[in-house]
Amino acid sequence: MSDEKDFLSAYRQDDYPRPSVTADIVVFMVRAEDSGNYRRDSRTKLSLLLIRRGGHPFKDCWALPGGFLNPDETIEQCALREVQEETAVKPASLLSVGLFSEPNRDPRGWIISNAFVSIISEEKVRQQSGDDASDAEWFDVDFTQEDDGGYMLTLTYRDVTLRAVLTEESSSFGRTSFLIKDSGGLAFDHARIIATALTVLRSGAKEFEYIFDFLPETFTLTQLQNVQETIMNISVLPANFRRKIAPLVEQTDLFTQGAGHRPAKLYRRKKETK
Amino acid sequence: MSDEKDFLSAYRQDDYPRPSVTADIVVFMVRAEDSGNYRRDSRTKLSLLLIRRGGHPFKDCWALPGGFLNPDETIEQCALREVQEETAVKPASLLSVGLFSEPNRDPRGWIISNAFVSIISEEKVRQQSGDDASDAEWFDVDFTQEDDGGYMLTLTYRDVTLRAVLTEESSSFGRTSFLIKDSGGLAFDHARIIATALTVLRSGAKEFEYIFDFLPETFTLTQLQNVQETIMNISVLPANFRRKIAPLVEQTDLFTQGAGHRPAKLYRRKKETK
DNA sequence: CAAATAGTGTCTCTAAGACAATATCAC
DNA sequence: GTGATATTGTCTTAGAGACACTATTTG
Repeated sequence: MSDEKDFLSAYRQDDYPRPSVTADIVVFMVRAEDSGNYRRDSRTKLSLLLIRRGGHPFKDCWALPGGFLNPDETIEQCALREVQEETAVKPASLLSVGLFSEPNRDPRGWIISNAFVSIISEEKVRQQSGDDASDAEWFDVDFTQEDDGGYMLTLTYRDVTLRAVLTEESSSFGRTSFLIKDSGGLAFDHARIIATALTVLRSGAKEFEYIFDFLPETFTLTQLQNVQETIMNISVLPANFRRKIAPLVEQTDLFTQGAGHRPAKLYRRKKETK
Repeated sequence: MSDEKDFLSAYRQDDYPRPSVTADIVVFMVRAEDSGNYRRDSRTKLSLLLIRRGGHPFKDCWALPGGFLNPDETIEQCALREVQEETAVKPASLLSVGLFSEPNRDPRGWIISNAFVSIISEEKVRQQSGDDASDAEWFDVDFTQEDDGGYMLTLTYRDVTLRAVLTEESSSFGRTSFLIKDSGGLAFDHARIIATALTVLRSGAKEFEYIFDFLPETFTLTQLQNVQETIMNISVLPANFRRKIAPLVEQTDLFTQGAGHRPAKLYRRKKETK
């Protein structure tokens, strides 16, 4: 059909207005925090990566890592590229949260953003730390529902505390969407993106999706349980957790050592059997 | 900060290449098909809306309804607008499937599309039918996994049959993504979008999400069960279905009439109790 | 031994699936 | 009554949650 060729060569994209498109990524990590005590296990905290903006707009505010989509890549490749530029680590998983397209979400103009959740293990981050003197920092995450039904998102890094207030806008199948009442100093609509990303992460962690991605190749069941409890802000009995997770993991011959108490068997994730 | 104002007024979006952005919508409906027999209930089929393309590219192929995002609307508003333009019906629900951004998915150039699932009740469609002589038609859907692990998507409207072949690319938390092996005559990457949309719909229907949206305000439990069975391509025992759905519905005083058998009580969806 | 975590056994209760039985209409 | 669908009852089994108990290391 040269008919079609004619059409395509005559086609001009400029006839329609076009937005800039970005990917913003909520990079999660579960960190172990030394709890002082001489042989007690360390507590774990959920944290996410924020970057201090050096330029306008929202200069000096904290924002999610992200960047513009290039014509030769998919939005997933773009997100992956941006994470790696920022952390030098390839994330274990990347899942879409949704497209944020409020017309006025960015003061620079018409810029829409597809948000992603990305998961990195602390192990990999440690291997890389030190080689960038950038303004990227890991903030501890606390996200809880208030008595009045609103939500409070608190992000903490050393003496910096960002506290955003949100309300639930709609909820559908593991994804809740939020409205910002107070951005707490976060740039753009990033408080909203983070809140939505957290609901996605939590609803996945419930059925053990993603929780393996926070840990190294081999891990103890207690570590795995800690990850789930940390993400979901719950606590379950070890016996029950072990029973539920059993079909998804397999033993190795290795044990932990020198922890001041009984060694734990190391497990690895079992390949899906279908 | 006039500093920031200066920056913003100097900012030029044209410095970065920008894609056109569209919303494509997979509009689902569950249709009752008269099965001839004098007092046997009609069978139900899942169907979706396709539009015959009048212009290039993919002239005369069938495609999903959709259109370009305007600067003054969100992508959800855009999707809603496009559905209404095509069907004159306001869909009961609209949920995002994801952003499809393969660089060469559209021969016209760099055009990325956020896909949505939208659900319409047959009742509302019937109220509207006739007033558009457009090229929009409802195709019956059959989507099954083959023995070789591949997937077959068959869309049927009268004597038109579109048969696409796909393979599973990745799967994560209720969303499976596909690769097209044979588009079956569907335009663009729409076979892929439809397949992904079906996995989203099915994973939601499992826990009774969305199934109410296919029916009128009041309905019988058998109708509701038919919707779920039709979508998921399964069958469950009525007693068990009723027990599971009971907390989500409430009775009305009404009954069906003149069906040639025992009347069924009409129910309505119960408001969420939290 | 004490402190701490690792790991197992089992009781109870609830929910899911299977199946049987009864109810009520149009004709 | 017959044929069809509507609706309820209950048996069995699988899984979730709670709890008590045993095991193994370091200091």
